[in-house]
Amino acid sequence: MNVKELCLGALTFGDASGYDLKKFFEQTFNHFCVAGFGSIYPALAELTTAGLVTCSEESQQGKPDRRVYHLTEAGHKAFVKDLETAEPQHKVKSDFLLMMYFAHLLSPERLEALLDNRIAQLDKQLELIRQAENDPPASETLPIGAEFVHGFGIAAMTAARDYLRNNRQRFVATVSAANTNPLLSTRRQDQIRHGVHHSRSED
Amino acid sequence: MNVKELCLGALTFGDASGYDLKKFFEQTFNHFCVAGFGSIYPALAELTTAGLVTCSEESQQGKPDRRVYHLTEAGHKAFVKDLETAEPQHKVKSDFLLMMYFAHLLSPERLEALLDNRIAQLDKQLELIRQAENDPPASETLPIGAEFVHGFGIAAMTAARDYLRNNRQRFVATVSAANTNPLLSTRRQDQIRHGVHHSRSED
DNA sequence: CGTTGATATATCGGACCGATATATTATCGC
DNA sequence: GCGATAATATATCGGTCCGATATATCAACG
Repeated sequence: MNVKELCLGALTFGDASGYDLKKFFEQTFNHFCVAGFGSIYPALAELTTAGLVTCSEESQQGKPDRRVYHLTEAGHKAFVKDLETAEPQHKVKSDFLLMMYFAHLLSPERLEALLDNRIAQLDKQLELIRQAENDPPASETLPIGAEFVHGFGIAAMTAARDYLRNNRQRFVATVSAANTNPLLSTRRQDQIRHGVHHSRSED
Repeated sequence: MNVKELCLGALTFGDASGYDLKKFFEQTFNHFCVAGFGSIYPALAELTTAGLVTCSEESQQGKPDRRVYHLTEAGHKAFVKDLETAEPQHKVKSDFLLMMYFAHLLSPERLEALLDNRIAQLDKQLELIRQAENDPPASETLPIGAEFVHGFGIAAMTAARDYLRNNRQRFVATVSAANTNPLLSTRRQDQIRHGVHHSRSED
């Protein structure tokens, strides 16, 4: 499921330009997908070459020209086939958690700032999901999956935020204690040795 | 926080080869980081050139030679500086959720298989985290952050799994109903039009 | 009338990652 | 003992992706 298929999927809901697609991804797939212009425009060009979408230039008054893309029947079929056959992957890449793992190397202020910022980010994203569910539909019908996906996002992110909230105090205190207590920090130093390879060879 | 910094971080726990690092990432950063050989080996080469790590060849009996990397003082400093200054990002890329959004285009069997597989995957990963916490420490001490990060992973993934478990039945039933009910599916068809661009222009 | 911000498209360099190639030895079934 | 499989170990290549950047138009605001 690369950016090309992402574009095909979005175009099943109607014609759109590259710019539209970016906005759509940001609003709808916010918490589990990202795609920048650097991916979208090349993808649309390749899809056009492959005959999965068609492109029509539209002049607008008051705005730059738009290239509006339209899903062909072949494109629709290709997307459905991908949905049926592709093996789904779920990847998380979090610098935040990585930094938390190295909390013993962080200054207390930095640690607290990181925690607070992450909590704020989660609150913000939760608000975005709730907006997307109430705000925009209006004349349009969201697909059946939208509610399920939004519910998932809310469940997962609420759990994450609550964990951070509930453990923040204790965690910061523990790290501070370890860093200022010479006994503990010295002990920690001593035990740094060949900590990475858990090999069964000579030890 | 790219692969290079990831390697520096792992090497703060002791010397290791590229192969060791991969295993370490899989065991420890399982749920929020991935790094393949295609990233690790080039990263180690560049770190060596930059003087942030040193490399020593080690012959082994019964195994191929190893190139063991050692963090230099400059490397340690560089890593700590990154921890203090880099802005953490938290990205989720999920084909699974994307497919769920397009549940109305999936066959019921496929939909159920996707849900069941994802639940099984989450159970497996949860088990891995619990193992990592009980199993390997032995003579080594986990950093203070490890417990916090593991707890986070368990909280987030448990919430995700429970959401899927609790909503699976209802969701599958709803999608099936919509797909077989000609009224609903027809209505849905009719409403596909310019669904993507939420522009304020002519409509 | 200049600045900012939204609309709109496009490209380039660098990072990354999966697949693949290669080589050695241990282990296990037959 | 022999072939197959798995684990150990390093390396590269092609393709994908993405952030930064460039360009252009027009609206709105002060």
